[in-house]
Amino acid sequence: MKNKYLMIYQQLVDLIKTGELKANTLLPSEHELKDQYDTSRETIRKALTLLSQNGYIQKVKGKGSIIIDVNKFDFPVSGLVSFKELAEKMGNTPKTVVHELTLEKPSDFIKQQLKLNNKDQVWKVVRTREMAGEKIILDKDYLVKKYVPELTEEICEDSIYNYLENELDLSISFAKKEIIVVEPTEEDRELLDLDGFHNVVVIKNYVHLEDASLFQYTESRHRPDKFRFVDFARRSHL
Amino acid sequence: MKNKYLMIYQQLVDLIKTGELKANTLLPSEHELKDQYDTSRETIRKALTLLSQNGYIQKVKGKGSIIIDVNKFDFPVSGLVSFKELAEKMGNTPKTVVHELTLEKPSDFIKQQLKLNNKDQVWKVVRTREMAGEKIILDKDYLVKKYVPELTEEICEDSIYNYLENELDLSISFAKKEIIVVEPTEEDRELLDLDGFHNVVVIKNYVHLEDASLFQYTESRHRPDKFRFVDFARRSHL
DNA sequence: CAGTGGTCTAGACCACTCC
DNA sequence: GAGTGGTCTAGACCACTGT
Repeated sequence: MKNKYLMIYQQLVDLIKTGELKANTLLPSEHELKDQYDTSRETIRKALTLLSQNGYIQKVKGKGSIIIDVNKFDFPVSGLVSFKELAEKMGNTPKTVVHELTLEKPSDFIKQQLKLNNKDQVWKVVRTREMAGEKIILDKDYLVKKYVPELTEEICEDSIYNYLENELDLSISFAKKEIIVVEPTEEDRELLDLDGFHNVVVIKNYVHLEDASLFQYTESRHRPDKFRFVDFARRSHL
Repeated sequence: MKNKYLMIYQQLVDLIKTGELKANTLLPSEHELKDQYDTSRETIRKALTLLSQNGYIQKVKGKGSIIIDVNKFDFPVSGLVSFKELAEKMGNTPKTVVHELTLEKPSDFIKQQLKLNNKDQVWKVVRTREMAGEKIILDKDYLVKKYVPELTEEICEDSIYNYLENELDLSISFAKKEIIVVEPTEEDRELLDLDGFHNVVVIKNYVHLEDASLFQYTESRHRPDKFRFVDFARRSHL
């Protein structure tokens, strides 16, 4: 981490999280911060913009930057969070079972979702996620082979996301998420502990790389009582 | 709209939407744009950052800004969208029925949600939203009276959001959204056309003002088959 | 009024991609 | 090597908040 504004951002996050900068007080002004960190005001402003976008402060014109009570945020804010990170953050021991791991010709549906040629092959991964002894989540991942040449059961039991970012150095850039509620399929009933529930929550994820190409489609199917999604929206100033 | 970067942003959005700037091609470079718009590069970059954050382009270092196929985005992207805007965008004629509009002492639950004193009063508004003849959404709004002194049935039938922003000049700054799935309550069964569905999707909304104070809590309860939520997440550079 | 954040400028150097 | 976006600087003026 060599970027000055990212370092300043991270230092301020730490100060807020530890409570050295108290909630509901004001951050030092941008002019003060620029002197403290010996940098330009625009660089400070980049750090503060990040803090604001991630829910740590609220900037008020003519007044200052109010520090927000960050301990209210009991759940990941937004962005791309993997099951493993998520479960660990909540203090649970996650268990992942791989039910299927195959390289195949994509179905028409997947071909359309991933905008593939006729000769593209895809990895299909089907996993269930267990928390507190119950199979809560059914994850179906489709990854384009030309981007991910190799995939093993070990990787899938750990975190595909980790493998892509750290091993393959594929940098995920943006994802479109869609949430809907549907009737359970036969597969859902078979692989999940549905426990009498009549619906499953489906999160469809379209994951893009840095060059804007689409390379992964994921369906995460949750038992409705164990599903929770939190999102922040803010009027953005730059 | 006097901000230069917002004007440039808006002009580029229009060019992309009308197809004058074609999807999967590159935007002119930042240096070219700075000359075209007779401005500085940082100002161009602010406009492009907005385009990127709103899903219109994908910036690639060393290459350029790729224009994304925007017609794929058939739903509002994120942020604070009112029911009225939403319904109109989808070409439906929305119908709103106000079931309750009272000024009352808040229940303990609401008092806690809105962090109120004992003497604060709140408006409670209960409305159903109808599309294509079916009552699909049950909206329960709680607004703190000290911010919203007056509220009428006409306002509630139109758009509370409009009234707050345009008439009262209350500027909404950020909102935290939480989505969960629950069993229908008696009230849900009574006021919605549940049509045999066993769950409702609850969107809880905590709305803050510019000065970071919390002034509105909303529960929007949807029939599961008519619920759809779309979200973009992106690695943000500034 | 002084102090704050919001916008804008005209440079500079770097890391990256493509040829 | 030429061109791209990413970062950074040291100023400037404005609109807004508080007193």
